[in-house]
Amino acid sequence: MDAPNPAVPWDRDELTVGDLAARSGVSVSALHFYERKGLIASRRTSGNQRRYRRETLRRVAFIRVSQRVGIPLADVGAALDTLPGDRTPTAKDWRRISQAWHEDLDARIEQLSRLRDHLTDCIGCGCLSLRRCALTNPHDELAEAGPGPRTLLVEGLEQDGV
Amino acid sequence: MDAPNPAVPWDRDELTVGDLAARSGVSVSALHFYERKGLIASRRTSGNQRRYRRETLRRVAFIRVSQRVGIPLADVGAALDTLPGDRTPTAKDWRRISQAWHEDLDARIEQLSRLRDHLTDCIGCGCLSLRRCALTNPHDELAEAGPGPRTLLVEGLEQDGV
DNA sequence: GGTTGACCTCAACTTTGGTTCAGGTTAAAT
DNA sequence: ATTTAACCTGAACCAAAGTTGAGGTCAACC
Repeated sequence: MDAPNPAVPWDRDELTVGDLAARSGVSVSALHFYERKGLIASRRTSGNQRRYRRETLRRVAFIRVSQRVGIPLADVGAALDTLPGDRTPTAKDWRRISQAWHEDLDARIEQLSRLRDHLTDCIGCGCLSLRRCALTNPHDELAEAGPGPRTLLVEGLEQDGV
Repeated sequence: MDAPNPAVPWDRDELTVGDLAARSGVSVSALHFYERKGLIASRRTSGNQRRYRRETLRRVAFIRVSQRVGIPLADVGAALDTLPGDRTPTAKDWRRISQAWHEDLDARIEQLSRLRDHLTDCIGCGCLSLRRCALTNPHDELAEAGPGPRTLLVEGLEQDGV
């Protein structure tokens, strides 16, 4: 690991799946899984073993960060697909795609805050989301697109004295 | 539906599963599912059909609200289990159990905000969570409980020039 | 009294993000 | 040369929150 031995059988710039697992903190099975999903890629040795470019370390870091932020892997994959294929991504590339997560986080925080405020109102009145508040609405905001069954719910409860 | 016919075969204070579905905006299959999970309960007619008390409408509303707030059904069930079994829950009861969700929401908003701030730092430096930031740490905060593989990740990247 | 729509159960399938296991191969170290 | 550690594939399994379908019953209306 520390000896700069020129006789090592495979490119020193490459990582085995075990190396990548140890250094990324991600299990080997998860790395296989990411590869099946097209999030990372590997070269195969003559013996069919995976070899990863060091760059992959950063990709995996990005995947982990994205997951912490709550982004589904499919979206992470879509973002990774926008990275240049013809060169190693730069810090600027990573900055660009991270920016999208930042906006996503902002939006989710905002949404949760609105939800909390609604809930506060509903706790205040004790009604728990009937007629006076929007919480039973499954859509993001008060349904702009027609009443539907939601309105039935909202209208039905209190008039029934439930 | 509007005729106050005294000859109706079942208690007018009860709802069929279809009624409950229409008025709650929840599908029949989901109501069956909630019942299997013990979140709601029904009486059976002689023909083995479900009949719900009107109170169930509020229970379902609570379930929906909880889901909007991001609470897993198992937790919703645990909360519902704390409602009195010997009487119809009051507004005060509902207020009490909703309060817990409020605190949960606060905590999650706080956590997301911290995450966002970390991400902002990482976007700022372009490093995407290496050594300088906590984002690759899968635990809530910087790992207080030993370094582990995470540290390997964090330490490994930049020194390798990735 | 028959047709139709609503209801019943049970089993299988869906998605997401993996883990675990079985059975077999490769590679590194002694 | 052999042993051991790491690797390979594929299939099965986990949780959550349901949906879908098959096959059969119930009830309300005309």
